[in-house]
Amino acid sequence: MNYNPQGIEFKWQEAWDKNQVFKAEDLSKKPKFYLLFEFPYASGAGLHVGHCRSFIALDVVARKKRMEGFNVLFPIGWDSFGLPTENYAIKTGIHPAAATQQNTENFKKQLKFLGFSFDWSREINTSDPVYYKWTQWIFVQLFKKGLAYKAKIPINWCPSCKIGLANEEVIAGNCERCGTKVVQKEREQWMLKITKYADRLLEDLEKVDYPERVKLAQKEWIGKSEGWVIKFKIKNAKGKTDNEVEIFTTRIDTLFGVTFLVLAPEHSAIEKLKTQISNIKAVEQYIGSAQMKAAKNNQGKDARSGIELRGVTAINPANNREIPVFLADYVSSQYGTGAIMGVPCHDQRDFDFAKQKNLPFVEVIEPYQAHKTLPQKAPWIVSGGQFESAYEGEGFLINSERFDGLPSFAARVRIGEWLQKKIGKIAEKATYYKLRDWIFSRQRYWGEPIPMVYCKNCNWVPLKESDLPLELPDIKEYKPTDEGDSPLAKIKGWVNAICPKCGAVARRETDVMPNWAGSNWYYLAFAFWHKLGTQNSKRKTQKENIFEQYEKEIAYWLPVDWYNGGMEHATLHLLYSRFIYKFLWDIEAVPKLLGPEPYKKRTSHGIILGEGSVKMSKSKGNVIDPLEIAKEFGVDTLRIYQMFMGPYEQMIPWDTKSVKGARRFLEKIWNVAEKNIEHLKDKTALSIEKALHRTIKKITEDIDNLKFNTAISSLMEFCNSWKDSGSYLNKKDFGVFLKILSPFAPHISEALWEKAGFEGLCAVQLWPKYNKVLAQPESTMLILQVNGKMRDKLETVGDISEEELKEMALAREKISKWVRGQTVRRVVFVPGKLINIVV
RNA sequence: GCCGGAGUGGCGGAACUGGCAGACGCGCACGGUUCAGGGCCGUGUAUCGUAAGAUGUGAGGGUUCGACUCCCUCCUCCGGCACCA
Repeated sequence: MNYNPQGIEFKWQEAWDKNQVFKAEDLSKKPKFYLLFEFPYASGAGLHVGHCRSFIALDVVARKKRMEGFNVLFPIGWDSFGLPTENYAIKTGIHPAAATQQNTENFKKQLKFLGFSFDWSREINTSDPVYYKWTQWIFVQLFKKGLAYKAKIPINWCPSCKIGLANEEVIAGNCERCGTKVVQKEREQWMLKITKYADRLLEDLEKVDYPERVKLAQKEWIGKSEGWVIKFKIKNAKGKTDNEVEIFTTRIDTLFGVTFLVLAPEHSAIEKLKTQISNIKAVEQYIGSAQMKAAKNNQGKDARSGIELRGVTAINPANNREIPVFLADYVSSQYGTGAIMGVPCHDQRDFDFAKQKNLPFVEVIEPYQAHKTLPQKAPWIVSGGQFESAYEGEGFLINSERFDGLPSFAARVRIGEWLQKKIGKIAEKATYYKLRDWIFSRQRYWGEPIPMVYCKNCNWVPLKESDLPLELPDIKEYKPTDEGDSPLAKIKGWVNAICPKCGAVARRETDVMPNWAGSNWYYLAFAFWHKLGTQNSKRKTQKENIFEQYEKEIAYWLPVDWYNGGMEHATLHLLYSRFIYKFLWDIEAVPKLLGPEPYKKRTSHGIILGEGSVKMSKSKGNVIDPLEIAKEFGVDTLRIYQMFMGPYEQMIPWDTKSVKGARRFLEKIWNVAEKNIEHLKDKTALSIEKALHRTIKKITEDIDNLKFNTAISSLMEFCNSWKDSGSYLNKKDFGVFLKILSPFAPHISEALWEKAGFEGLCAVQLWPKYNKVLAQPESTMLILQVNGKMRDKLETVGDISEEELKEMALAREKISKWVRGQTVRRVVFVPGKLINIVV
């Protein structure tokens, strides 16, 4: 009988299903293993090969871990709120809920077809009111703890999507989703104080096993810098110094090199100084144009613009020198104090600005290497002409009065302390972050309603927890209003509400949560979701909240042992969900005995490119449908191919021709196995038994290390030698082979398992252990080199002394040929490896 | 610009801790199969050379008996951040 995957695969999927092989067992005494991948957004396009790559990889791990005796939780769910579905609704008039249901069903059908070993009983769906009740509950807790607040802020506005975007969603000034240029717009928004967790999000990265590139991306994004805030007095034309400006610097060691001050165009000091600035008209004009530029998002690095505030000067507290004050758009009002000290010699941005404005330069750091003697007299003003660029490195201080000769790293401490103690409170240590608070409002329809009401008497009031979920109303028109408000704003019955606190007439929030909200806690939901009914959306928990109710399950399953997801979420979902987890841990919704991190280990799969290493996209018409591949070649072939195609974490092009190779491999297995089944009573030949044990070892190790491609190549090698040897595996060894094959190709393994007359399912067998002696390399071949070049090999048997081996090597014809007529200078001997004769 | 990662046959890639470079697969070539094609099976397949042999892991240099692997300089590609003071 020929290998016919279409004829067997469904049968075994049903058998797994019937026997509930993949059901995770709560509170089991077995060691638990929680495997998670980022649950898919159920788009209309259906499953793509990128999904498959990570699902298959984790499915391989899940199947192996189960066989190793772990109680594996490998769940699946749907991230179903979001823009694509809503845009689809706007276009077609189909309700997002209906579209979502259809898409979800399609995904589900596809995943079932591919035979993944999910525990389907815990399936979640973020747009299900039973689920988003708790997403809303979390929001209310954040509000109660002062971590959710409403603020009028300039936001990144996408004019095409008509939506506000978080900083993380703006890519190079463009909307992440549609690519339209993002503009700035003032809006009232719900904000989450993720900045309060900045330090912990940073420090706790030490506690987790993430790829270095992911940790770095998060570190960069949080962007912690420690430095000093220094007050500079502002002197007006009349000589009065009743104003001051605070600047932030990480290089207080360059304080004596300050030759000007720069404020951001939006800086509040301008309002105060208004009457003292002689060129105020020009300054205001500049502020206007700077805002225009900011709105267009085209601040260029090359064109350094700025304007001097005439009539006022600043005084450097270190040396009391008067320096000019500028306004320039290269200084951001959003970071630090919105003002900086200009050190042209030691900061490239200040350097460029000073060159353009013809400002003085003074060198205060001399590179260590260049340092010879201390300069006798410090020339304060030096023309910029002699410098080509700023020196931003470390060195010895010069031109810095009493600090001359100090290394810059030491000066950073000494100058700060000196300012603080000797001159009074004009300097303070300060830490700033690039991370901003998280904009949590979207002026849209298809998201979790924000359960807040605005009351004139009581300000913003959350709904009572017992009134959750606040369900999304059914509407007909999904377009946002022209002012950019949510379509919910058009519904009177929605907007009009009663204050939960005082009962007065109030106004309901019309914004909804961003698409990241549901995924903030879904890894917790999987721990207990099968225990909840999904029918009754008003269902009450016995305990105060669902997390308390299922505390034991959460404590048992969390943290996630292995979390796989895309690189694109390194600073989005992965950071957000760490933040929310920490918050839930702080309020003890998550048991304290768990650590402060939700995910122990994180991996990222490389994306799959189209043939010829171009991006896979609809417009290019090179999208591969994994279902088509599975239907044509079989599910196991798809799995083997996707795992074999290349290193898991690396980007890799699809190659349909190579899929055939995977199919051929399975056919080879089928044919060899069928023949072998007739000889199960034979004795396994030693050489093939050894090969088998080497393969067990290799596969066991490779799966744990994400090296699926080499695991499969070792299976291929084994099959080749099995086939070429013409010998057979006995029944036990044949079973061992099927077991190590089964994580990769579970269907064919089951079919052969049954054919060979084994009891039960292959999927529930114990993972084989290899015999250390048998797993050793075949034979010890000594490599014989002359001058580092391989000339011959020597097969060794038993114990032979070093001297004897050297003699034997020199006696070989192929070696003596190269040594003859020359003096042997040295013989290098590496036991078990090689002999190198140097002549 | 800064920070990561990577450069190996026609292609995807393999190589433990410095010790046989190119495993495994694709493709290709030739041969076989009562063989139209396809499929399947066998053999071969880094480059130059009839061969002996020489050369060869982005380029150049270094350390070493020995370098894809370690060190220095440079180039290219990919990813992240990007006026963050």
